[in-house]
Amino acid sequence: MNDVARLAGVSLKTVSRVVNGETGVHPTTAARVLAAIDQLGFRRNLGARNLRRGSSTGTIGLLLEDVANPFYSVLTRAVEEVARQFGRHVMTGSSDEDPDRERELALEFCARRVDGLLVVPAGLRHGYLVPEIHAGMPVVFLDRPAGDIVADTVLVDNLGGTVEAVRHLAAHGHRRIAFLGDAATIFTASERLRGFREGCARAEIRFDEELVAMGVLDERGIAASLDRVLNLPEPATAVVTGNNRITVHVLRALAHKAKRPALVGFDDFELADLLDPPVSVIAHDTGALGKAAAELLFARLSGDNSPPHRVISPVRLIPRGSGEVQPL
Amino acid sequence: MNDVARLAGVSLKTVSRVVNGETGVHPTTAARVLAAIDQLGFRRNLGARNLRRGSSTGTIGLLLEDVANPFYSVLTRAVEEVARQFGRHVMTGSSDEDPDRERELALEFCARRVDGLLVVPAGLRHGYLVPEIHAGMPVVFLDRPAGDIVADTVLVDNLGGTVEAVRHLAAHGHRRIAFLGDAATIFTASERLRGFREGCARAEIRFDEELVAMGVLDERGIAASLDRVLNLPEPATAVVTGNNRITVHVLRALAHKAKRPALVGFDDFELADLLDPPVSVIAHDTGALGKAAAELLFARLSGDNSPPHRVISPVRLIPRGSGEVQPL
DNA sequence: CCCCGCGATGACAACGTTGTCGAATGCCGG
DNA sequence: CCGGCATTCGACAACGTTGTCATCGCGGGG
Repeated sequence: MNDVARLAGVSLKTVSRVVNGETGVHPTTAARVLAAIDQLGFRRNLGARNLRRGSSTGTIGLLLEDVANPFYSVLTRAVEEVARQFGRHVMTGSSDEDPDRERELALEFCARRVDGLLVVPAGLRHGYLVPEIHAGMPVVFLDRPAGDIVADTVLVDNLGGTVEAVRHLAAHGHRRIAFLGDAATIFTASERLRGFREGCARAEIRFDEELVAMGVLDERGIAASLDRVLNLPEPATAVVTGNNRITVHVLRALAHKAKRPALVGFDDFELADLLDPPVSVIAHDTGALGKAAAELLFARLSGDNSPPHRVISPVRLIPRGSGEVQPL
Repeated sequence: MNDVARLAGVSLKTVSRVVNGETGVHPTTAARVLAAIDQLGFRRNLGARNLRRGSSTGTIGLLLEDVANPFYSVLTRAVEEVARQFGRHVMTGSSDEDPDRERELALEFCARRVDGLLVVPAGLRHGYLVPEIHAGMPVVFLDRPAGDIVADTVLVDNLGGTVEAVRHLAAHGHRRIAFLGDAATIFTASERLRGFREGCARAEIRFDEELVAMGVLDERGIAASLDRVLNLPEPATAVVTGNNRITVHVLRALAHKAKRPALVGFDDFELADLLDPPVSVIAHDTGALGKAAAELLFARLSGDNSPPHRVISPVRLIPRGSGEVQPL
């Protein structure tokens, strides 16, 4: 900016005025300044500007497990869209379910003075965020609640979803239903398991530990778990899967089997309707989830300081066929 | 930092020293400072730090069409991973194929002084980036080349891919092959069409405009185009689709048809192997694409100023069955 | 003719940090 | 007791920008 001023033969402040489109600059002067800007390829440094003005940095941080997962990428897009409406940009960070990495990223974003933080928690302890929140950093938790602090949270109806899945399968005559879920340390996984038990109780099905496998995520492990529950003395005739990745692995494991159990998966996924049989799922609107969280964040940024909200986003069963298979 | 200094009874500079872990601070003093930092919840402002030190902002910008698209989200993750290795964070922006928005985002990122820019171009004109590049901003184009400037570019072998798709179909006896692609203004789409023509030429198949539909993207439109080519006087017996979204729409349109054409899709997608028949695709390693681009960017950041590179990432046909259907 | 007001511009400080340099203190050997 | 050196610390400027206030010139009304 100094160079521009020198080249245009004006003071620093005048350049600043031109750059900011302020009034009170003579057109001739302004033209000279613009020419100099163009010639030097000057672009104002937003960092310095924000520092001086004490204004917001115009960014928000989004912490999640893995952008490559369709669930999170749809979330990301929704957040980006809301941020755009509010004139903000999004910095993303993938924590890979590592609490240390989550913490590191969150504090890094705070040090960069993001205007707010959206967090899909990886860990269970979020005390480290207390000073930040206290210092005025709005934080909204997404998909999972914070471990040990009270804060805004937007969740999916995990419990209701699996209750419904079990109800659906029981209505088609199943009494031996297996549940394959993510690690029980993950909130969504344990909630879904809880819903599974609750669903069994309501359908007056005896809950059997043998039919549950948690935390097995790789393709081979899931195939093995599946084989196990399908070959028990009283074998499973139906399966509930705890998330989109597990569902896909189960489908692949089932692909070449003659006798297939009924199946309901948590999370909808593309092409579920084109498989044979089409896969019934517990669906939720991922985009709406991200939108709700981002809007809550921006409400906080606009001064809303009501007590922390907890929003539960509804889910719905989409029966496509795989849940309606009758037990033998 | 001032407050911390006052509370600890030391100077600003001493706090700075403690925060930066510099040597030469008495342990007692350091402890007092740390206590004050803790009590006040102080966190240093990275923006101010970077301004003063003139160092990099530790961020890179990634401009793409839509993070929610699996292709781009895998790309994003790969870029994030490389950035992490180099101690950088990623700001993403979705341009939605809007050149103005792309430009706006790119210049915004430059003003934020990102260390480099990865761009999946939406438009054809990138002259606006010339001053930035000239001023030392490394820019790598991804998936599509820049319209009117020479710069580092990482592409997929679009041409070779569709040539191969046609060869594969021709080898199974097809002479009437349709091509459904994205708008011809998009580089990847026009290259793939070029490959399609080239493939036809090599297989000594007469190229027929009637069998091509470009720029039709919505489900109904694609279903209509498909119906058209399947009901010509000399109907298509095979279809090549130009990207993952089009492939999915075609699959849905074909779902309830008795007589199905052979199909090869550009871009691999999850569950392609589980459909009936399994879908043959031209696959490329999206993660590797993002990784290559990011690594090229960081090479530039480390001072590599060799002439602009153009990297073409290979593709390969994955025959799964849908391409081996014989014409009637 | 004087003074006021207005339009146009510039000087300066400040945002929150860190680099440079010099000052104060204490300890050592001579 | 003194000079010198190491250790510890602080004053000050600077990064690139903008807000505040002052200054300058000029035209018009009294």
